[in-house]
Amino acid sequence: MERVAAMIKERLKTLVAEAAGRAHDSGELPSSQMPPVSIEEPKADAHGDLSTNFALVAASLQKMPPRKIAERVIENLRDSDQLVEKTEIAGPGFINFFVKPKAWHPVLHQIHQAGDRYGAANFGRGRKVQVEFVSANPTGPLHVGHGRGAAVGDSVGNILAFCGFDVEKEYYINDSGRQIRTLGRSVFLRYTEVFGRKVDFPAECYQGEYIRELALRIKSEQGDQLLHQPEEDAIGYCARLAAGEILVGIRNDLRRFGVAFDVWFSEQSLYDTGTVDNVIKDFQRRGSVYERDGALWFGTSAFGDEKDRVVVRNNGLTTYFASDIAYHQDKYARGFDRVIDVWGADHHGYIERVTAAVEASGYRRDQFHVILVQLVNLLRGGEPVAMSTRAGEFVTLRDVVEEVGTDAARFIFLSRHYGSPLDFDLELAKQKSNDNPVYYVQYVHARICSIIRKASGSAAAEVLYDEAAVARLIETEEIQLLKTLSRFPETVQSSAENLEPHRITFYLMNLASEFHAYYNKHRVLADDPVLSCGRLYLVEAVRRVIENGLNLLGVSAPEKM
RNA sequence: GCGCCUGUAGCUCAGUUGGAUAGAGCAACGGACUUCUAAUCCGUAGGUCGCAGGUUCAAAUCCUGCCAGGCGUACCA
Repeated sequence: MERVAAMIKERLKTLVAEAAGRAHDSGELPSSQMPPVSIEEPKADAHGDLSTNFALVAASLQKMPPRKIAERVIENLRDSDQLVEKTEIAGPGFINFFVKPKAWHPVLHQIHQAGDRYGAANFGRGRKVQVEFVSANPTGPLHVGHGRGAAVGDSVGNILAFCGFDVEKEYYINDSGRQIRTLGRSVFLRYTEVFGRKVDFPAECYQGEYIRELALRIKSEQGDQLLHQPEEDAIGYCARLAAGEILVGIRNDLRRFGVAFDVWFSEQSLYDTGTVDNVIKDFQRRGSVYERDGALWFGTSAFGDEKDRVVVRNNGLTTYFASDIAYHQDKYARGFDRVIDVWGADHHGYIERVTAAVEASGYRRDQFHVILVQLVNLLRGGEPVAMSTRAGEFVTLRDVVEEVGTDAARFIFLSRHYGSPLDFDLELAKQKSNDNPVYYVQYVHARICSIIRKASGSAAAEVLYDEAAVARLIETEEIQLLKTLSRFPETVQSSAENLEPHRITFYLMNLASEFHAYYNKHRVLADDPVLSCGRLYLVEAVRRVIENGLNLLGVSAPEKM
C-alpha cells in the first residue's frame, strides 16, 4: 500500500520535473541540466502544505534568478489529476504548493486497513539485527540509569522490528571475573559479621544493604557451615548464590518494566567453552595479537584505535576486552547482519577498541553500532536526590517503577534524545496532570475510546468506512490531523534509521496536541449522522496511530483513565 | 595534553539530515466546563541558537579556532 504522504510528494516531484523539462523544450529555461527535485514540508502553514527549493538549486545551472525559474516552472505545470489547489512563489524563490483537502482523505482508509501495522515498513528486509542492552553486572540491583538504557534499547528493538528487521534483544551477563569474586567476598564478610566476627569492610567491596540481606539468607540456609570451609570455597559459594539471586531480581525488575529479552548470554560461557582462548590463539596466528612486556596485546591501533590494548595480562589473566572480542565475534557468527550495543556514556572509551575488534574479525565497521546513553539526574520536586554509589545508597529502578509506574518512567526516558542528559523528576513523573506528557498522550486514547463507546455502546465497535462521510472532513483541524497521521510512517522510518525513539515520542505529543485542539473545537458526535460517521472514522484513526506509537515505546494505551 | 558528548526563551528540551519569520512544554499573565472525559483548550509575553571566522543563493545544522560543562583516556570491570 502506497503511503499518502509519500505519494503526494512523489507526484509533486514528477510534476515539477516535467514542468522544468517542458520549459526547457520551449526555450524558457536555457540549460537542460536540472537538479534533482526535493519536496519538503514547510514549518509555517502560510508556506503551503509542501514546497520545493528547485528554483534556488537550479539558479546556478540555469544562470537565471531563482524567482524567474520558479515562474517558468509554474507556468508549465500540468496537474492532470487536480491535486494542487494553489501554487505560489515565495521568498527567494520557493515554490509553495497548497494541496486540495481531499488529497489527504485516503490516509484514513489506509490506517483502518493496516490496523496495528500502520506505520510499519519492510526496508529491513528480514535482516537479522541484535540489540544488546542493560547488561548490568549482577552485583547489585538496577538503578535509574539502567532504566533509561532499558527503555531505549527495548524501544529501538521494537522500532526496527516494525520496519522489517528480524530483531533479537539480548542481555549480556558479566558473570565472570573479579567483580563477581568481589561480590562473593563482600557477602562472605557480611556473613562472618553476622556471627559476631569483627571485620574491616574494605572500600572496594559492595556496600549496599542488599549484601547484608544475602548474607542473612545464607545463614538461614546454611547456618555456620561456611565458617568451617576453606575461605576460597566459601567465597565461591557466596559469589554464585549472590550473583544468581541478584540476576533473578534484575529479571523481575525488567519484566515489571515491560522489557523481555530473547537471550540472556553468559560471559562465563565464553570461557567454559574455550571460546575466549580460541579467539586469542586465532588472532595470534594471524598476527593481530602480539606479546610485549609479558602481556598479550591486540593491535587495535591498526584499525583506528589510539593505542593497542591488552587482552592477557602478564599475570596470565584475561581482560574484560578479551571476552568482549569473543562475545562480539560470537554475535556475528550467530548470523546477525547488524549489532547494536546500548552502553552508558561512561563506556565511550570502549567504542573504538570494540569496533577495531569487529573489523579485525572480518566484519564491516558499519555493521556495529553503539548507542551511548547519557546519564540520568534523579530529582524530587526540583531538588537532586542524593545518590552515593560508594555508600551503596541509590534509588533503584524498582523503586522508581513502584513510585511512578512503568508507563510514566518509560515515556520520560524516551522523551529526550539519548545523547542528552536527562533530568528525571519523581514528583513530576507521578503527577497526573498536563505537566506529565505521558498522560497527555494516553488521555487522547482514553478520550477517543470513550467517544466510540458513547457512539456504539462498546469501545471495540466497528467504525465503518463511508466515502461520502469522509469527504465531509474539511475543517482546518481535520486536515491538519490527516496530514499528521499521514506522516507517521516516515516518522517511524527516520526513527529506525537514526535509532532515535524520541522522534516517536515527539510525534505523539504533537498528534495529541492537535487532537485535543480539535476535540475542544468540534463535536465528533454531531447532529448530522453523516458528519458524525466521518469524524468517528477520523478519530478512530487517531486512536490507532496513538496506540501503534505507544506500542513502539512500550507504553500502554488505556481505554479509560 | 588527547578524544567523545553537550551548549537554542527564565527552566526542561525539539528542530524534518543545508531552507523561508528558529519551535513546543513548564513557569508568568488573561480567558473557556447546562454539550462526546477540564488529566483538556484558546490567547499574551518571552531569543545575539556559547563566541569568532569560513564554505554558498541559503547555516542552529557543514569546516576551523577559541570558551564553558560532563565523561573518558588502566596489564579495572
